[in-house]
Amino acid sequence: MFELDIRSRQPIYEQLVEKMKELIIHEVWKPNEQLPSVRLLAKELTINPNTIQKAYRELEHQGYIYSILGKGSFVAPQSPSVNHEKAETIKQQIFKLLCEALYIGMAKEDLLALVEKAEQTVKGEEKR
Amino acid sequence: MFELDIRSRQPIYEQLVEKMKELIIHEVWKPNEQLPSVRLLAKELTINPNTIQKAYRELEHQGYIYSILGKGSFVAPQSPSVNHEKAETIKQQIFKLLCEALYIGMAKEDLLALVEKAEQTVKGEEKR
DNA sequence: CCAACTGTACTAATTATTATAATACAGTTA
DNA sequence: TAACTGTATTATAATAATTAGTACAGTTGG
Repeated sequence: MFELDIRSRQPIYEQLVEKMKELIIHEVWKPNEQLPSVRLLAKELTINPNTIQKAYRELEHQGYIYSILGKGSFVAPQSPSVNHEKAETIKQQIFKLLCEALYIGMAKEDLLALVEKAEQTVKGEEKR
Repeated sequence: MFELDIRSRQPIYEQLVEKMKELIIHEVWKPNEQLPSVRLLAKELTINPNTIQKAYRELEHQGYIYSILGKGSFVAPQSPSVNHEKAETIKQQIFKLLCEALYIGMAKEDLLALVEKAEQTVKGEEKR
């Protein structure tokens, strides 16, 4: 289900958070869909349950999933509320990367095209 | 000269690499300008010289600076050659962040504007 | 020529973080 | 009630970041 690089310098739980965010953002995992349990996923990936839980805790903190004691963890039905602070952080990260891309010679048109491509693959906010 | 967050989970040398890349990309540090020496900068920032050198080594590896034994370290006169692999990596990083930005509700227009803004603040490739 | 600067390299010790392991407790459900 | 869920805690091992100290090599101005 996931391709994890154990020997990567990036922590396993961070890799998990990133991959799961992608699945949710691109609606491979639908709203309110149940996620694999901590223990089951740990067994499948042959890593420690604590590592999975750490990823789930982070995803819940960021508003991508919600957990109910005894029932399970589920995809949050709505996108995380537009935290202004969070939005500003992402904006800065994107800007930094855009500058770097332009500096090493990427074409502005290619970057504009990236925005278009992203918009087509991301679930929009139907209601808001 | 730099604001470093010692207690950040992000390693000091990575923070240094990022900040210096910004200075170079936005031409605050001009081509062939000499960088502060490893030992001097270490004293100013009250961190270990080895940490500075690690950052310089990484910057040289990425093509942003060059070092000459006995003379010093200098800003590379040309942007790093457009490594295709490197460009692809950055593209993926940008795409991932763009998707996340759209998902949490940022407007497509704001993201397009970011590209324009970046283009205006980055030194273009005059000769190539 | 030489003192004082530059980059570079190496080893050792310390600290922080990551990941594992082993439990334990609480809530849900068939 | 058994078997599943999330959650929490403690201890341990492994890895990475950082500091510290030392050393060597090349450059340069006096």
